Amino acid sequence: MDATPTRKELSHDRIVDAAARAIRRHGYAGVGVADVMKDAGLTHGGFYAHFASRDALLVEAIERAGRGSSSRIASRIDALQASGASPFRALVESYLDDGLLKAVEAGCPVAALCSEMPRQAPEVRKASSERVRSLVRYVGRCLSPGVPPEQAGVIAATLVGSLQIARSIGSVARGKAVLAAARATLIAQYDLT
Amino acid sequence: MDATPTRKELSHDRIVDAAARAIRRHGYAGVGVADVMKDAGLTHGGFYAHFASRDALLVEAIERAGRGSSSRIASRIDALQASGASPFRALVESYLDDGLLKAVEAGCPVAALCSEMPRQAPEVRKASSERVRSLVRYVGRCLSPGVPPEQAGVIAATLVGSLQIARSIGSVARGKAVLAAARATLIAQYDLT
DNA sequence: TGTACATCAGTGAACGCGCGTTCACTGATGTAC
DNA sequence: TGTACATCAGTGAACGCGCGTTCACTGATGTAC
Repeated sequence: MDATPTRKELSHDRIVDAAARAIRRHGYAGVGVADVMKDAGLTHGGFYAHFASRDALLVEAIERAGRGSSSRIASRIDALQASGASPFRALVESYLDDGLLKAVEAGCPVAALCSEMPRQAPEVRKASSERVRSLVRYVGRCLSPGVPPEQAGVIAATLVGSLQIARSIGSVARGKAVLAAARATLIAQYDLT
Repeated sequence: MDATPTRKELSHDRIVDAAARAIRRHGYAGVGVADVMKDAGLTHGGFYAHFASRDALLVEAIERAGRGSSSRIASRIDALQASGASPFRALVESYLDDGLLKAVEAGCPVAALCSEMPRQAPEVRKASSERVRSLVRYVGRCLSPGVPPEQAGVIAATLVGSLQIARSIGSVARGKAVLAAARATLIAQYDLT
């Protein structure tokens, strides 16, 4: 919000960015204070001038990752809508993009972290569950007219589960097949345009 | 297979059982050698007479958890079928049972672990991806006649994602609502009986 | 049936490493006058 | 404009704890004769 961020604010931002990537690629436990600081071009000793604890960093990282993924999808939706696709179809195609099979750190943090969420410290769990609700709301706003809003949860679950299973099924070929089937099914069932 | 298991085999079994519970409740990283041995009524020093490494235990734990969850669902399917439900409906109702919101250690290991799988050591990842494929095959065998077999992956993803989101959404009430909506949607879409 | 001995299963102390956290210190930036 | 000083942001060494792993040892079980 400040016109000119201070040097400290710039550092803080780089740290959170590095953590938002690490938390998706390596999980909650894979966010190491020293590694993240190094990624941000700093040494680990300065960490506690920026955050009260490692958990406090995780909270900011989840929020940052969520916003990053949302805006990535939003801009993709804008682009696809320009070429005539419905918002719902655009959501499905960008959420389940083949590229996200590997680029976990660019994808949705809910897909990257959901099975670990219930095991986190209270403040981290709280920030995580807020991300889950935010995803469901987002899906709800993309539904085609005529689709009942209560379906947003199941559709979000299908998106999250498909991406996770595609990443875990053991080969890229099988993963792409899972994603393709999920995209086709979701669009056939819910894209009423 | 042996008629009379040795004392060591009995211990081994208790250790794997404890680990199969711990891995679902606390995640891969939450399986501690000392804790698991204590749960099995032993001390940690004896661990390496049973397993080459902690990862070797994880491999056995995942397999045990998968078989445990499958047979739990299978017996539930038998029971529900006796009262006239289709296999698919029985699968959905037992996989997304409200009780599994809390009883993570009794549920499907894929739902409990999927987002962490790609981050594990090779042997653990391999055992995990085998569990994912096993789940998809299992779902495939439960499909109602007329449902295309390629849908098994998306349906498995919806089951996994729904359970995960229900557990992570921040309150039991919201979780139950997610499960109820998922059950209703899946049955409406795929239970063609 | 009894004795001597080997093997087996488990014990508990100790080691080593990674990692979150703390802290005394340094160099740069900004402010007072 | 220049000098003195305070504050700020970051450095790097060190601490402490948890945890996987190792190992010398013990008590129980099984076998030979």
